[in-house]
Amino acid sequence: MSQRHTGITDQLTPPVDATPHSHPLADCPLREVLALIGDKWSTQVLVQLGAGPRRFTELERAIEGVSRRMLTLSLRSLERNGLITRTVHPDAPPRVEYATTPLTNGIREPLEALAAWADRNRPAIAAARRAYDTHH
Amino acid sequence: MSQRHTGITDQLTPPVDATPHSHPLADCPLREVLALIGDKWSTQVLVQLGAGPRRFTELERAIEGVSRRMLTLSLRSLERNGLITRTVHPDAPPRVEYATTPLTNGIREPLEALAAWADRNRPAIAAARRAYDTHH
DNA sequence: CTGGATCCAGGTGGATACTG
DNA sequence: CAGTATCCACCTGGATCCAG
Repeated sequence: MSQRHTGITDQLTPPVDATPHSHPLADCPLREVLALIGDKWSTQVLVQLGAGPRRFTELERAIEGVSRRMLTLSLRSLERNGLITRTVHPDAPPRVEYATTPLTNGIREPLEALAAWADRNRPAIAAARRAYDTHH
Repeated sequence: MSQRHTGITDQLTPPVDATPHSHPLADCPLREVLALIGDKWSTQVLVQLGAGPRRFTELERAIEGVSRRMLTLSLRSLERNGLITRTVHPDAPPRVEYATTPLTNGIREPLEALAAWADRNRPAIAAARRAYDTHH
């Protein structure tokens, strides 16, 4: 990934321009984060677990539209990356509880900011979409 | 990509637990935001345009691994949702420039926060992954 | 240069059935 | 309850060719 044709292998961040307010976004971390929680269900799981530990079936019921397979895959992925914990209780009817981790707590704030942005700009986005759809 | 015909209109009502406590994290906005920039290339485009306007071919060269088709689709999606502008200059060799919008500026900060989180916790995530892979 | 249109291989995820 | 296994329809995206 290079800028223009300098021929020089530079950083992954784009060239810094003259605009004073422009902070180059490091894109690699962004891709990593999207690899963690960018899929359809992971954020939903995090939202649910943000309100306290949940059992598998509770999550399945709470997250509308998720299949058992996809919920399992999402939970495994989140667990593997340290974003949630999975604890099996040795009960007669099997009981498994999922919960957040310190890692999760750190990511909550950025996600909230993102959600807040979406909330604030919902009208603007809808308007842009209407305008585009009208003209095309 | 966001031109799936289901779009965001297929959104399902959020869980809304019975308790009067409000969730700190509204999930619907999160799904909306992921529908906008959750795919593989949109964030890369935003990163590039964050450093200034870019032409189609410049983006294609700068974003490693993207195909013309996917770049086009991503650009169309971002444009439709008001996150970038597309201006055609009436030059002899066709010249199109993409640029950010006020909407983009608003989302930059949350995205940076997310990237910063990923950067800070890269070791923790890697460790969690190693631990998981070892045990399984 | 900036795309659109088409074809097709490969991946994704729902449905279903089965297990400890 | 909490998954796993399998099958398969569908979607995604790369490759290629074409056009303004």
